[in-house]
Amino acid sequence: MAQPIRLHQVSPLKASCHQCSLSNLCLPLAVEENDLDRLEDIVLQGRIFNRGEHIFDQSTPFRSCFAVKSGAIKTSIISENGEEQVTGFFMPGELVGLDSMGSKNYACTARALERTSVCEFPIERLEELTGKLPDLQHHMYHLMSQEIQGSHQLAMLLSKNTAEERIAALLLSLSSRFQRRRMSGTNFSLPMARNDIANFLGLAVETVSRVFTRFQNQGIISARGREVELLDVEALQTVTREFSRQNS
Amino acid sequence: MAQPIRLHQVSPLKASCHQCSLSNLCLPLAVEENDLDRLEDIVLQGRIFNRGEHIFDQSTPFRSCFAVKSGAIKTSIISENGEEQVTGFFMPGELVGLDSMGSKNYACTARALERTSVCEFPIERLEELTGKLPDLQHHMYHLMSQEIQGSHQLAMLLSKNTAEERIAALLLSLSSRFQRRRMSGTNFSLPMARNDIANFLGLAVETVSRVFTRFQNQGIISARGREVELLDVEALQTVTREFSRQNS
DNA sequence: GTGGGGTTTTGACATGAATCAAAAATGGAT
DNA sequence: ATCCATTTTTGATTCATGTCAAAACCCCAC
Repeated sequence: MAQPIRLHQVSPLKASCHQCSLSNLCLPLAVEENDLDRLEDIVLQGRIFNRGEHIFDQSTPFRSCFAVKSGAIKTSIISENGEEQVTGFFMPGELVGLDSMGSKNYACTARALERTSVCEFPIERLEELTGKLPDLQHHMYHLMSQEIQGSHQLAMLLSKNTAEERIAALLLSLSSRFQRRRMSGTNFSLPMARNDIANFLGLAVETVSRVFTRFQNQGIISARGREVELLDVEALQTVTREFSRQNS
Repeated sequence: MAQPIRLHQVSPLKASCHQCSLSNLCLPLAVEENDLDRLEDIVLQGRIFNRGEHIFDQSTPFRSCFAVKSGAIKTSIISENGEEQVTGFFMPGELVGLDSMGSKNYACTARALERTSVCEFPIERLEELTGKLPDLQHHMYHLMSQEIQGSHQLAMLLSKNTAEERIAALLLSLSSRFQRRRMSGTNFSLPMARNDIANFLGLAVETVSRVFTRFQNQGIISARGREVELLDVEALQTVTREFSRQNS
């Protein structure tokens, strides 16, 4: 096989947020056209991780935040007693590592759920930059508060909702996140295993599986392995609100 | 009765972080002596709320973060369906409102659990200041990430631990927070009702009550109403780790 | 002190989801 | 294509905690 000719000869590490299709989701979202160069100056682009590889590990020195370019990442924390809790799933355009900001070490471990490419933002340079760009700082605050809110929502889901409601909520969340990227919100493949879903939602794997089949029997979704189709989004939304009706 | 003479004639709104006994816990912690004035310039001090009064309400315009000076605050979110979830308890020296940073509206409602005084940090001025003081910015990132982590810990507690483990964890958390303020870590009065504990920990009130009596019968704690004494801290710590032993 | 609303406790019972067990399906590696 | 490990599904049983009901207690206003 002949040596391929590189059509675009670019420095492998030179970022190009300008051209990135995710610039309307990722950090560039908050940066003015003029200042985008400064963001590009600090970002390390193009690192790739295979399924299962660690982007970073809990309790190792916190160096960078990572934006997902393609693929998907899951984060989890391990308590002293060795129990693992999946704390989040991150899709393209989303920023991983915010829970470690201002800390010496990473607060969680991040693993690639599939072949995943990321952009790396070294934290020192990022903090420096947010000090200079008020809009970027504001956006960082926003992203972090969003993560707090998301986590509170999760707590609510875990403490007040049934297995069906939790899974419906997760499916809807994934759906809307696919849609943000102009992908189908009704036809997608789950980046994570049932096990991860179960852990994240505080359920047993068996329960997750059972709910999936139940939803399928009711014609709400169609699932074969990780391939999922939402046949009746309204019904899913109803499930998540079911709880309220009964108690109002 | 004679009109009292004011020994210290101070402007009621002029802050004095310099003299505040909580300056080693609160935001001043991150600010150099020289810059402390700048923090004092933006803080509004001395607002007082009675038990049950709202410091701010979910979905109203986000204006300020609040530091608890004395008393205690609980935050909660109300989902579309009307369910309430207590998302946190805040003790003196702790900062309330971080989950709304960068947002237009408050993400939660904050209520005083008892007579409570707070310092108010108007958000615009705070953001401006964190842009100028890298250490303060860093500290804000730190506080926010701590809140994310705390929320993840809560999620873990809710999804993996029994009622006893959750309550033991809460008691220990409160204990260490009292200790940080140089107060007894074994003898304190709970600022919140059983109901709030139950809601926060995703349990029924009855369950909370039962666990309290169980702990009492085992001689681990002694409780009369909100007055609590931790008789056997080690036992409590053991309870929180119990779970692991069985599964390791 | 007395009364009354809201907490807190206690008891009896029901149930959703965990657990245990095992079969079926999937997907890499060779 | 085949095999093996892992993941997913299905079934039977158990258990912790929720729910319902009611008594006991507490605090605060009058």
